[in-house]
Amino acid sequence: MAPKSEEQFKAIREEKKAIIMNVALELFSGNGYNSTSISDIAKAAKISKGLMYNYFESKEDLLFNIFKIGIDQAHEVFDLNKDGELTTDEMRHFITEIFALIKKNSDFWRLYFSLFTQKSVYELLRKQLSEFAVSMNVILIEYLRKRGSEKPEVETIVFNAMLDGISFQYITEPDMFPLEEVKEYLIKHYC
Amino acid sequence: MAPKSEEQFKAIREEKKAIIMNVALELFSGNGYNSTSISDIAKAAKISKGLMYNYFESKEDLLFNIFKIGIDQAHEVFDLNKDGELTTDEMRHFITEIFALIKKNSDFWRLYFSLFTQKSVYELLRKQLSEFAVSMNVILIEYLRKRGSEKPEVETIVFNAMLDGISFQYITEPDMFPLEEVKEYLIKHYC
Amino acid sequence: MAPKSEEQFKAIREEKKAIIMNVALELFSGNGYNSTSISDIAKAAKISKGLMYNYFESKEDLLFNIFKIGIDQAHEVFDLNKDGELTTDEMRHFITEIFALIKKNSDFWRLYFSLFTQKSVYELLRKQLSEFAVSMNVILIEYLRKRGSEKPEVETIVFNAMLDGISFQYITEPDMFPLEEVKEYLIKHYC
Amino acid sequence: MAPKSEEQFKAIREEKKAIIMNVALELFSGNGYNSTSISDIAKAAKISKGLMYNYFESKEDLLFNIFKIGIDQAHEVFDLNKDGELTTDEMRHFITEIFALIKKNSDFWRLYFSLFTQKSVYELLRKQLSEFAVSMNVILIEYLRKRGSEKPEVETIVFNAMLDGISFQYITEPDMFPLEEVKEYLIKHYC
DNA sequence: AATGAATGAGGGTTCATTCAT
DNA sequence: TATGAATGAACCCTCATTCAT
Repeated sequence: MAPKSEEQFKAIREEKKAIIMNVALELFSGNGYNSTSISDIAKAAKISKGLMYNYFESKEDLLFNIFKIGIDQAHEVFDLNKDGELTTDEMRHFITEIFALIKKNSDFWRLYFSLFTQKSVYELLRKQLSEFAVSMNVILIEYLRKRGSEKPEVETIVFNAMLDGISFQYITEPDMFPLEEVKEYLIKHYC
Repeated sequence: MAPKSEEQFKAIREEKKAIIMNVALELFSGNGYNSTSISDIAKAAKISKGLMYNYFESKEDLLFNIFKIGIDQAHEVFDLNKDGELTTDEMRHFITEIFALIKKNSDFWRLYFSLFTQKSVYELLRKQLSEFAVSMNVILIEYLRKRGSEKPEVETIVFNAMLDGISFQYITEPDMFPLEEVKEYLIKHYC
Repeated sequence: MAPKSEEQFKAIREEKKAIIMNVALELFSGNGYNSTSISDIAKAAKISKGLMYNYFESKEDLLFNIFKIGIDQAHEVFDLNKDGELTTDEMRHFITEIFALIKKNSDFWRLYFSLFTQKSVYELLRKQLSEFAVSMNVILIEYLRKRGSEKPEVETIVFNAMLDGISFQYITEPDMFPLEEVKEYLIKHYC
Repeated sequence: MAPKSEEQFKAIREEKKAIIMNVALELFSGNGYNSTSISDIAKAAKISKGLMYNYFESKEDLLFNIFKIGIDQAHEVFDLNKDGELTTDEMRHFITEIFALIKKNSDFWRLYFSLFTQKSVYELLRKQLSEFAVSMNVILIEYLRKRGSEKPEVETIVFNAMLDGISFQYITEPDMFPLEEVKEYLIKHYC
């Protein structure tokens, strides 16, 4: 048996971190961040409490890593419009992706809503979120202006708020909220 | 020496309760319910920890009392449409009042968003909220149908989500969010 | 209306103290001394917490006063044999009175058993109890010797233990314990 | 470095649990269950308060574990009469063992007496105790009948009460109570 | 004589984190 | 890498007692 290479070790490590983070996200989201103990997470991830601290500096660090991934996945969706312009087709695609993201990552967004009041979280997130929110807005404003909007800046803000609100409502009652129909409505309205 | 009269005691109670609730709302809203300790509240309200429990049965009871007031104030706004129909003027007034409420009670709504994912809170609120949410929706659907909406049910949902999202965004960054302009946009769009 | 005389005041005072002590005994006995709060007692006695401290220096003082009465009532039973001798008839009467006392004051004896480990209580009681326990024993020993007991000292101890044990068992299950039959048995055996 | 083996951990656990239980029994017994704080126990056991909860779910759980051991040891004594009959020799042995148990586990029995009036404890114990108390009584009744008792049922009750009372008196003043002589008296009387 | 608001010390309990192995 | 025993600070809450009225 050849000793594992450094890269192999790193890969294993990343894999284990991912497992812990997935488990933790589920627990944080379902039971609340404060109500979920490191013990709970360790038990669910089938490792010891001590080992947790081999992978993450602290509970907060674990949370931030989870946030980072959630934000990154959101980034990916938004990043498709790299040319700085949005065609109608791209807009349709964009909306579709957003809704897919909401659905897929509902655990993450539930956690996000429950913690955004916490100052430490807020500061971390704002920096990461506003970065592309700004660039995204520029593109959206241009898109809406092209479509004849009189107040594209305001409409962009309303559009963003709408997405937030839809996420929020879907998260609170996933079974009741008609995500598909709302998506169709948005596509019809904005594309 | 005669003891304090019953009214005096009642006055003291009501006053102190109000102080505690205001202080608690501010702290809960800013730092999160779970991250705010009874000690924090007592310190900010300049009372002893123990006295809290003279006025509220528990931390949760304090929270529910705060919620009750916030919900009651929201009720008042929605109660104006008692005849079951919405004229354009009433809709304008309604939107105006909603925005005033968001602005005035932003602490409360920040707390509301951060706790809505929590099941125990959710159940308490849903009961109180859904009551008029349902009747409100009926009215809105009819209003939008009259204005020529093809899918008034979906549009109502979107409208509600929008209000949620606007509240949410205003709450997270009150100084950046152009509440007035968004209000004007909505009025123009829906009235 | 003539002002109340000093004696009247004192009588009223004693009456109120008695009410409080009866209420407290019931609560202490049923729920435990530590689990019964001054508030509970005040509520049950329909007075304010503060007034309690007008009648008793402290919770412990209240307890001790209750004990004093219980002990005094026991004293009365034992005190009937003032001449230092016990006839068979007196012994029968004595046993009858003891059983009546157990039955009537079962609340008190329940409290007694639950607190005798507490050092502060123990010290208070031993002093009061041992006083007449000793003199009582002298009389009992003599009585048993006259009846032909070989080891009257030991038998007296056993007799006392028996009374303790009977109290204890009656207290733990008043409805199951055949107090009358046991009494008859003792009378037949010792008279 | 390898982690501690499972057996090592288990050994540590058992040892610590025993220490805590011994210390707690002593304090509970001497000062009362309610008047003994977890802090007191931790201090006496030279561990941190928090560690208590690594070994016992709660203060009540600790108490129940202590009780279980005490009850189990009592069981062992009574278990010798498995054939359902009692010879004179067995009775002598039984009494001897009972007295040995009282002496050896006096702390436990002191605790037992002080808590037996408490409902929650009572229910737990009755279930465990009544089981063999009943079968023991059947045997005792038969034994006393054979020896010519006119009312063996009542006498059995008196016998049990006597044992309770003897325990109680020995427990309250171990140094004063002539346990050996009382034992001899019982043996002479019942064997 | 009478009230209940107010205090503060202490109660049981939880848990993120550390550490010896 | 891996364990879980151990810590200690903080948590929510209770309550005997005091005090202004």
